[in-house]
Amino acid sequence: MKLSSQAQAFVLHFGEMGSRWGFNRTVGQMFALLTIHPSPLNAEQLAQALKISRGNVSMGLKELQAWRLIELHHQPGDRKDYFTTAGSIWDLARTVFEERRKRELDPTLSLLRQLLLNEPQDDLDAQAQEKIQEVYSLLELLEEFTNTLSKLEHQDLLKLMKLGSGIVKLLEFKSKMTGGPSRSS
Amino acid sequence: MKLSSQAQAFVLHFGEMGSRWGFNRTVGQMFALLTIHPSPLNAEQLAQALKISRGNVSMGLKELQAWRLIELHHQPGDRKDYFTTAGSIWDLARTVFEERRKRELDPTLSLLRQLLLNEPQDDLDAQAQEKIQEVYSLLELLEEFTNTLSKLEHQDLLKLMKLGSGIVKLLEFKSKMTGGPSRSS
DNA sequence: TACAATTTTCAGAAATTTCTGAAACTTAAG
DNA sequence: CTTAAGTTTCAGAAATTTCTGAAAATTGTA
Repeated sequence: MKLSSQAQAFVLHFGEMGSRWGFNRTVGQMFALLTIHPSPLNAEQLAQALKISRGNVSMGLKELQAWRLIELHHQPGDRKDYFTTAGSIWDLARTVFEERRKRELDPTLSLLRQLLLNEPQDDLDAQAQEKIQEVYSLLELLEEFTNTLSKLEHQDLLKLMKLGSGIVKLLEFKSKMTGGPSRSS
Repeated sequence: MKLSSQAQAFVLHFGEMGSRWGFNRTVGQMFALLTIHPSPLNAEQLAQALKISRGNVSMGLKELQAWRLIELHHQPGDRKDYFTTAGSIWDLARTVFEERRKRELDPTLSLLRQLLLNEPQDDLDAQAQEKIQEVYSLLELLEEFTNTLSKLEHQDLLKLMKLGSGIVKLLEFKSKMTGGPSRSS
């Protein structure tokens, strides 16, 4: 399990970024290593390659499974658990995206929904309520939009992402077709 | 500076979520409070309302300014600095989105670009290089797409987000118009 | 210039998160 | 059933992040 200097750099960087993406350094490194390594790896190999404890690897694998980013394999005649990343790079990106939505958006939507049930007691309260409503509307729309995106076929998603400023043209066309009012701006 | 229980809950929740959104608890709370409070607040008021030290407030304000999420105001005859959030809820969301792209995507793109300059030394290296290229292509596309989105007019963005599964129809139409091959799948 | 109000800085304290490694647990095979 | 290979757990240690508060720096006013 010696890593090329390329792989080394890749793994270390994903460790650094890990915390910005929602997991800790070693989980980031484990994920990167499983991504860049051509064959399944077992816990011992991960621990050795990343120079971390066996226990830490176990916890990291559990976390990556909770993220649905890795899957378990077995080699004939070997009792060890081997792991690979779950699907293509695109599949993985989609999964990270969905899991992050779940962790970063859903709890807030849920709380704001709760808050909006309360009747405002006074004027100040009513003003706050209004702001809460605004935030809620935006986040709800974002939730629906990201949900739509993550349900798109790979092909369609690709097309959409490649549109660039062509998006505006397409939207304008849509307005015309459905008879919506044109915007002057 | 007494907070209604609504505001209280809102602020505390944003504190909890803060770490998932890229800032720490008190920064999250400060941002929430400035969002929900109808008038500008000074450092003393923030410290008092959130029960945190004056020094912590100063650091938090610096951070929120680095995120371009707040702006400074002055009240006539008062030397204190007063702060409000910078723009509408939509403006703020857009800013958070852009800053996060900058922090979560750009450094990785930059590293991967670097790695792709190296010539693979052996076969294993070449395989790794291929994976790096795949990740790079995806992230680059994502960067361009999010960049497109964040440049859209509010109106257009709203339209796009409200399309839902209508997006597929629009993409199909686009294919037809530009003569691209139709997909069977 | 002197002064007082205000903000910023930053060393160390406190809180939180991550990691280790030994013990407990699980499981497949004889 | 027993054993050994392998995995998970978790209490405490280590590392990291956040926070405090006093001192230093800045700024507006007279």
